Parts: sequence; C-alpha cells; structure tokens
Amino acid sequence: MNLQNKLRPAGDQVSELTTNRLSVYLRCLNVLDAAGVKTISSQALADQFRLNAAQIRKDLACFGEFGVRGIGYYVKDLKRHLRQILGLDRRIKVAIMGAGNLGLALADYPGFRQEGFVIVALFDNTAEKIGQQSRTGVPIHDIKELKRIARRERIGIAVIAVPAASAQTVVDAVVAAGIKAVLNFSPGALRVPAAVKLKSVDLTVSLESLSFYLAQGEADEAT
Amino acid sequence: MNLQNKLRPAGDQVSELTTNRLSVYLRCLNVLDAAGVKTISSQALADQFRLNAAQIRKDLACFGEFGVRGIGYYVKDLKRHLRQILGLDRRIKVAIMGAGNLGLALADYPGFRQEGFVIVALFDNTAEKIGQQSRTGVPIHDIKELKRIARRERIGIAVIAVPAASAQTVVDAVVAAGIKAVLNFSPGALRVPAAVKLKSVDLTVSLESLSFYLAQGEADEAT
DNA sequence: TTTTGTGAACTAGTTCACAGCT
DNA sequence: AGCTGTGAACTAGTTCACAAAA
Repeated sequence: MNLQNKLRPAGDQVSELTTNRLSVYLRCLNVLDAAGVKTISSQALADQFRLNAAQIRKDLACFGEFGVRGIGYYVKDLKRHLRQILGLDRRIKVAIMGAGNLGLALADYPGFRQEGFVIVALFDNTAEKIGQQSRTGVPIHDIKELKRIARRERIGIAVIAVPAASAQTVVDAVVAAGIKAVLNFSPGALRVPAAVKLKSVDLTVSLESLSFYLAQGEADEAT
Repeated sequence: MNLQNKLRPAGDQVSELTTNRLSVYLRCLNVLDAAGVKTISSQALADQFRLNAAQIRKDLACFGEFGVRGIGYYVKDLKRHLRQILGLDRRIKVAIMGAGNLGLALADYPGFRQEGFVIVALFDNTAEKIGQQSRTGVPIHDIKELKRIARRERIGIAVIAVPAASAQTVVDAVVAAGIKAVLNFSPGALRVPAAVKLKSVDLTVSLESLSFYLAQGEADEAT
C-alpha cells in the first residue's frame, strides 16, 4: 500500500515487544550478512532463529515494505533499514551512574560497545573514585558534573547502577540533566516523567522467578 | 471456593508475567512490614506501588485464598505465603559462569544476596583466575569441576556471564551438570532442553530499544 | 460496610491463511 | 512458483464490576 518507507509508524504506537524483536532481527541479519547470505525469506529467517515468519513480517510492516514478493528480503538492505529505524545509524553516548563493581563492569562490557553505543562517562559521588577511570579508560566524574557533561557530550542514555537506596535521587538528577532514556539495574520501581523512557532489569525478580520454577519442579516430583 | 491453599496452581500453568509480579508484591510487602503495617487491601497496595488491584487479587488467586473479606491481607501472612510460593523459604545456591568483570561484579552484587540466594561459586577456564576468589570471597573454580561441585553443593541456579562466543558451550555444560534454572546475560538466544528454565537479560536489546525511543522522539520534534 | 475472589468484557499480541505482487 | 503484506481468527493478559463473605 504505502510504498514510501516510514521511519516512524503512521501515528499508531509500536509496542515494546516489537522494538525488542527488531533488535533481535538485526542481530540475526548481522550473522547472515557475515556468512555472505544475500537474501532471506521471512520463513527461512524464522526457521533458522526460531521465530515466527508472520510475526517478522508484521513487525517490519510497521515501518514500510522492505521485502520483495517471490524473493524475500535483501539482507544488507534490511539491515540498513533496521539500523536506521532503531536509530543506530549514528553514535549514541551512554553514561553510567555509579562506579561500583556493577557500573565498572558495565563500562568495560564489550557487549555494551556494539553497534552505535559509546560509553563516555561514569558518575559517582565518592571522592576517591572521582578523577579515576575504568580499566578501559572511561573517566569517573563527580555526579555534580552530570548536567554540564550531559549537555556538552550530548549523552542520550543513562544506566543506573547505584544502590537501591539512592536510585530515585540519581534518576531525578538524570532527568534534570535532560537525559531522555534510562536503563535501570537497581531493584524496585523508579518514577520518571512520561517524556522519559525507562527500562528496568530487575535481577531479584529474575532470580525469584527462576526460584519459583525450581520450587514447582520439586512439587511435581513429589506427586 | 477452594479454602485449601495450593502451592501449585491446580494443573493450569502460571504465566511468567504473574511470577514476576509475585516477586514485586513480595518486595512491596517487605517494605510495608518494615514500616509496621499489619494489614493491607489490594486497593491500598495497588495505589501505593502503582499496580492494579484486580491484577494483584487474580495473581494471588492462582495459589489460594489469602485475603480476608472486609479486611484485606495480613502483611506478614501474605509475605510468608509468597516466600513459600516463590521457593524462597530455603537457601538457593547460585553459581556464576565466567569470572570476568561482569561475573565478578554479579558475585559481589548485594542485590543478588537477598532473600534465599547464596552465591557459592564462580567458574572460569583461565588458569590465572582458578583458585583465586572474588572481593567478597566467592571462590573461582575450573569449569571442569562444574559437574562435581554442582552436585556436591546442590547448585540450583547458574548465571551465564561469559562472552557470547562461548555461551552455548557453557550452558551445555551447565545442563549436563544437572542444573535446572539458568539466568543468561550473554547476547543472543541459547538452546536448552525443555526441562531447564532459561531467563535472558539481553543488554543489547534493551539499549537498542531505548535508542529506538530516542530516534522516535527526534522524528517527532522535526515534525 | 468493606474488601475479596471471580466471571464477563475488554485489550493486546500472535498466528493463520490467502489475495496479490514479482 | 514463491513470498510478501495483511485482514481475520485466535490466544493471552488485563481490567471491570459485582455477588458473596466477614
């Protein structure tokens, strides 16, 4: 219908489940491209990576018509489109709040340095840490400098890796610094204004959910 | 109807969304209990922690009737029930695969030491690391020792914190060692048998989803 | 009266199945 | 012939609203 590719779906909101999957599709395409595959059908993609073909097509249809009937998708083309849709066609600067074990590990985590992301700064409030840097050279700044540095560096995403007790205070500072996207590793819910996107990774919830599964298994065995 | 409390829902499967929320409810109840609150209605709980009252009641109804009509729930009682349902009424031993930055950070992460969880071992294959320990004293073993130690220590959960390239090999070893629950931090999908529960935290997907949100915001501004 | 527990209504997400394009 | 794009059917998840219990 609409032959014009749209970076943004026409009005209707794209679900987070869809955006998560786009990221997965991009990863699959990177693998295929590296293997020299030129075109792939939604069915072949689905079979190879255990996805659903119709779902792939529906997800992509939110943004345009990228396929060719009778052929499938050109791997390099679709890759380029997905990178553009996901906003990965430019560098995105990331700041990590909290230079504790977790913050330092994330700062040096190679998985975090993929695609367009660059970790440009760590922030902490401990005098001994400020002025130091991570193993790979990410500088640790005083959290008081956040607003100044966030603006100068044009930081797009903040990662919250501080203890639960200070998480809300820190995220408030992040919001005040004008940062619009936050990835939270601290346990519990954080409040952010509607204009800020918050994603949380709650390790306690994940572990307890696994614990539930184990407890169920034992209950079944006993039967 | 069924006045008997059920540790396990009668046949019908509990969704993972529900088990995740149970963990959230437990955390809320811990806060209320610490504040000396004796009883709470589903509505009050919902208001205070931004949840939906009917959803809380439905989730709990999977496991029995824990409330008192006209009163609500006794905080300590419900807390105890939830801990039992989630299998947190006993120690759960956790092993971390990979003694890199992330593995070491997770081993010492205080959030991981909550409730019933104890991190008993790290596993790696680097000669220099084996025999060492983390800052808080978690020993690093040779991954070859996994099966032996997993059985001796009765390890319940394995956390995968190795590079993507070796993740599938490592999870295969985890499965071979008889571990039935896995929390995966490596990017990409892992294959496990149906009898093993796998939860994945994909940092790349999370970041790219945030990037999409930022890209959308810019598109909107330009309009 | 208050609040639970739950069927019914609704909303979101997934899969099917096929018309239509190449 | 082969495969996309998409309405229709289906499935899962959430919220409403009320009868029943304390």
